[in-house]
Amino acid sequence: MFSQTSEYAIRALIEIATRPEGEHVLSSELGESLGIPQHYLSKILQQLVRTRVLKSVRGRSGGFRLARSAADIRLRDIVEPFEDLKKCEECILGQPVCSDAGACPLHDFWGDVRERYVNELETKSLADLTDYQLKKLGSMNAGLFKRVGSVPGKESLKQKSKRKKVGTK
Amino acid sequence: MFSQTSEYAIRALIEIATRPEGEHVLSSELGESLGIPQHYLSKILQQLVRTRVLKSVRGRSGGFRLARSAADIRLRDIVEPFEDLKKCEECILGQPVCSDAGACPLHDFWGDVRERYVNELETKSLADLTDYQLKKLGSMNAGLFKRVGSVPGKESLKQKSKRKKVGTK
DNA sequence: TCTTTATCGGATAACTTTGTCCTAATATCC
DNA sequence: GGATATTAGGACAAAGTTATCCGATAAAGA
Repeated sequence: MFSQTSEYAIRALIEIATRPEGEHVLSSELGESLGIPQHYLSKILQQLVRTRVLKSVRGRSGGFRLARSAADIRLRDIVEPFEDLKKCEECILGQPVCSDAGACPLHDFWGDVRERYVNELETKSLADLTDYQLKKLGSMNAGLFKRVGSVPGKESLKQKSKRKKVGTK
Repeated sequence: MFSQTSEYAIRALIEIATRPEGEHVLSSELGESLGIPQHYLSKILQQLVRTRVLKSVRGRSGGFRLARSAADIRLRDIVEPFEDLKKCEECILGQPVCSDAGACPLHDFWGDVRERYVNELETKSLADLTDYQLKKLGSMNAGLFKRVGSVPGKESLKQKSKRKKVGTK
């Protein structure tokens, strides 16, 4: 539902939003503590600066911070640069026309799921995400997103690919 | 939600299921009429033969046909070889643990969507899909999936990539 | 048996996504 | 001004998905 890139973006923004307001967070520190490839994360954050979700300061004691209050950043703002949201408005079976006149067999199902998805993107703010996180965090020992054992994402992707192959065995 | 490959598989099976029972359909004909790359479709159908959804007959007057009644083929059977369904059970934000104890901020949302998705895969049969299709087809002039203008998929993918780039430009 | 017609399946290419590396630009501290 | 720390951004590499090509295999019909 979210690309890897969007997932990184959301997790990084949650982390930034939980820091004291105005503090600049280093991309390297974020990558390290969240287990996200540092240079890749850096690209993602740069993109979010371009879309005015983050502000950055170069040089010593620089870093990233929110461009506006977390309550004013919607999930959609975070994800939009990395997802093709227009595509999800299209027919899930790729029909050129999929309206009431000639709906595909999955029209109703997909319409419902899409509605929830879009609604979640539009209504949920970054503040909602961090509130939820902080509330749950009370009884936990530490940050939920901190990596526990090995860096995730590398082996899991490889395993996945075994079963999805079509061309080669 | 579905990969391109799964989408092709579903559309091809719907088409096969609407043919007279027992008739063998050529992969080349399917690809042509549905606007799906022929050789790629052929791989997909071969895979579905391996998972016992289709049967194939080689040689003259050969082709593909359903291995069992359309009512006995569930959407899940069609899609499973091409989707990593286990992955959708995991946390949408990639948390190692995302249960009641320590749920991620999107836990409820994702759980709900996932439930609908899995339910649709489990309950909907190929027969349900074709019934729906045939019912709607009454007032339409021809097959819904027949390609209208140009072959879809090629330009649309390129356009998409413009906005999703993170690394370059 | 020979030819024709299809599937089977490996090799490979194109494109996308994800990840790495290196240099430039810029800000701070001395 | 110079050293240092950090973002900006291009080039490139690796992995995954989608698509193409071609020869092998198998079945049917002459």
